[in-house]
Amino acid sequence: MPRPSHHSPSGYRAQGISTDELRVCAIVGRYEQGQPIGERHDPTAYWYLVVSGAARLFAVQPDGRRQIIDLLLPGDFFGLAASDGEAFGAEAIVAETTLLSFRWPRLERLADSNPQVAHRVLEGAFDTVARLQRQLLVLGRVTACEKVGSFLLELRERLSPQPSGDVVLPVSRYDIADYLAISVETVSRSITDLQHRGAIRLEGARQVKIVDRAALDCRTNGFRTGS
Amino acid sequence: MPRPSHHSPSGYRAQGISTDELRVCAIVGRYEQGQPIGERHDPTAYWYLVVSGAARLFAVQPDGRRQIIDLLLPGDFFGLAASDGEAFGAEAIVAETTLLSFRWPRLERLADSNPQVAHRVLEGAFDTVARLQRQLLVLGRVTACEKVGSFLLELRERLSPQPSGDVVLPVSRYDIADYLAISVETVSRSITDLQHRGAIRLEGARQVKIVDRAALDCRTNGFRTGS
DNA sequence: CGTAGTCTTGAGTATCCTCAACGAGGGTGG
DNA sequence: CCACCCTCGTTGAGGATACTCAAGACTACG
Repeated sequence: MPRPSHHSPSGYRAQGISTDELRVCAIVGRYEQGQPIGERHDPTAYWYLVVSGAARLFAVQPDGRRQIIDLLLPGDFFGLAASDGEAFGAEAIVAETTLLSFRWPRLERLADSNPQVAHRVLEGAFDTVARLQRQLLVLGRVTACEKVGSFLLELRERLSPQPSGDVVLPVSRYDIADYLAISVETVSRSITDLQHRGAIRLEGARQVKIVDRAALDCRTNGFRTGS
Repeated sequence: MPRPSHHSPSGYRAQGISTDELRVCAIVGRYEQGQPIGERHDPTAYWYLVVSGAARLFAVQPDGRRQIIDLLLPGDFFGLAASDGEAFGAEAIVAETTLLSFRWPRLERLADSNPQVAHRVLEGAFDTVARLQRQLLVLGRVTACEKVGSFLLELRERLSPQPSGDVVLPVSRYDIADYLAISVETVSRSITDLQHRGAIRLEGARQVKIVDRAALDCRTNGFRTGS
């Protein structure tokens, strides 16, 4: 009855939590930048855990627009859900991305006999829910600046256990755009705006220093450039 | 505020899905329209299953804006995650909403000893993930009309096993607005637009007849009123 | 019948998208 | 070694969509 189909779990906060039990049925995979993840015939057959690097889970709309559903970072679990008629896919974002793969039937059997494993799997699913809920909150923000600001804060928290001021973006502007459902140009402009306001400082296109955390959470101030 | 009336579980089932095993530790609760769900002191202590009616899971931003994270319909599991510093809450939307409540420690123990229960819980979590992912896709749509159209289609599929043309909205325009991250006025205008296009027909403010399914998926046509 | 909440419509403004162009960096091949 | 190509990132101008403010119907309910 509990079918593994129609879902796409993943996880969070694997750091420090033992995955020893899981390793019994894990397969290590390494991926190049842009390399697709998953079997084409049966996307739901596997479950994945990001070990290092980053990956994107995306859907391609009939009109050709790509939308990023989930950004997978080390510690995150995920699977490929064949939701509806949507075409789901996953790709590595950075070079040398390492993933653990679990064949779902085996993992399920292991979970049935080992509560430790079952807890870990369920925790992974719950973490995915929390991640998606936070992303929904980000997409619900009013202005593009708020979205980008929230994205940077979220990324900082997920990338480093004890958040520092520096964030290295593992993704391109295009990925950010598809993740936040805004255009690339708007992403670029928002970053420029945030910089002019003194909220962040660019130390390279992919390296951001967070100067004023409150200004990033620009729910408080509803202003724009001010040039 | 009236408290939900609790009594011991009687013969409730969720949408044809067997919850027999779960009933052992279930508490039935009935809620009035607008009545809050969950303990205020420890929001994460319980897990809920919607039996009948509808509920909304929402977050209130510092600026006072309310955002609906998840729309809970019969068959949906949910919990109140205290994500970050966000204030999460849940409320019944329609009168006579019935929920099953599970005390989490008990449910966890039950799942450890009973794989059936464990599978059911995991399935509930996966369904939540799938639901949130679909919602992310909806929020990623470009125009407000597309969002409203997708919302109507989604609602139809979730409300009736075999989708008919008629959808009875359990939510107000304000709820739709907070769910789709657009303003109430835009929701109203979009519905009017869809009606003028012949995609839907209003048979009352809360009753919609879906006439042209393809037109609702208006990713294809990017036009507006044309008045 | 009045009040409150819901739903709709209008007018004006602001944000964001599209189209376009330009600069920077990294491979590749002559 | 340099030219070339490609992707990425940024900025500008113009137009379209959605928001805000405002007001008017409709419904439910006491």
